[in-house]
Amino acid sequence: MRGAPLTINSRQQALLESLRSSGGEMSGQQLHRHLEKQSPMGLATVYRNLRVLQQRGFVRCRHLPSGEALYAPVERDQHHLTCVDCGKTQPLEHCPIHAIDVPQKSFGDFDLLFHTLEFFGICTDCRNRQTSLI
Amino acid sequence: MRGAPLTINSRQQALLESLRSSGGEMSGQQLHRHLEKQSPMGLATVYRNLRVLQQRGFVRCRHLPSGEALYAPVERDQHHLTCVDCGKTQPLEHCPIHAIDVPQKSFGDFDLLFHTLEFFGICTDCRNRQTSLI
DNA sequence: GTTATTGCAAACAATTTGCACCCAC
DNA sequence: GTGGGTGCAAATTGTTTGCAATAAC
Repeated sequence: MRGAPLTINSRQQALLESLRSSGGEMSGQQLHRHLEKQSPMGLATVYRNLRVLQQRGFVRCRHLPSGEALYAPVERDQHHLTCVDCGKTQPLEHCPIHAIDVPQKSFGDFDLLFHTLEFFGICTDCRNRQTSLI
Repeated sequence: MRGAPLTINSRQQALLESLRSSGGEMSGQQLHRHLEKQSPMGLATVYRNLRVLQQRGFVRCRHLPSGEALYAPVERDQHHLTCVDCGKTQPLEHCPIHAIDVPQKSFGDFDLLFHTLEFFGICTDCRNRQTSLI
């Protein structure tokens, strides 16, 4: 039995490139559709390899309030502000976590791979809709 | 048609208290079980009211890599470090976001309710298991 | 009465798994 | 041929929805 290889295979490469070139985040299903032309693969394979990419620290994922997972390459260090009411999402200009440094000992013996930071609130539209209904 | 009330109802109160007293985070299902004695309610009701509590800013949720959502009262400003391999989770001692201040304009017209910050990595056990297998 | 809230069971959707197959070595 | 990686379809899981019944006001 061999251990986990240090390299990533061609399917994983394809997924990663797809994410990198798309300029945004995609769900597993979107990736599956997106790859139909260039490098078709089964949905199960998409998910299996996305997990590997996460475990290797190449890909990060965040969850929408809907529960859907969105994947992005880790080097896109972008975080979001999401409306808890309508689910609308807007990217933050920059990552505030990079400005600080978190004491290394916080992480004990973990090998840190990436982080996710999400802000939640009520967007203007939803706030207006709410107050106008009272 | 009335607008969203400013107060929370008794079911929501029960959920919130359950979360506050339990000292930790719970999934929807766990909350449902936990409330069986004191204030039994259907699973659907649990989820419906958890959403309301989130929208009012009383409750925050984060998602495990498994996709399961864990709920906690927002005043417990605690974040986590999770192993992308085995899913093991450990709380951080303090929230580094509180130490900085994120420029208010980042949030545009959103009313900010809460944030989630999660770190991901490989825990010692998983790292050892991996390398020992090579 | 009218409106909001609930429980139940059915529906849903994203993701995971079982398994036979295939390919590279 | 042995082992990893894959596709497909079935299974699983957490969560949501439809709707009739109930409670609140």
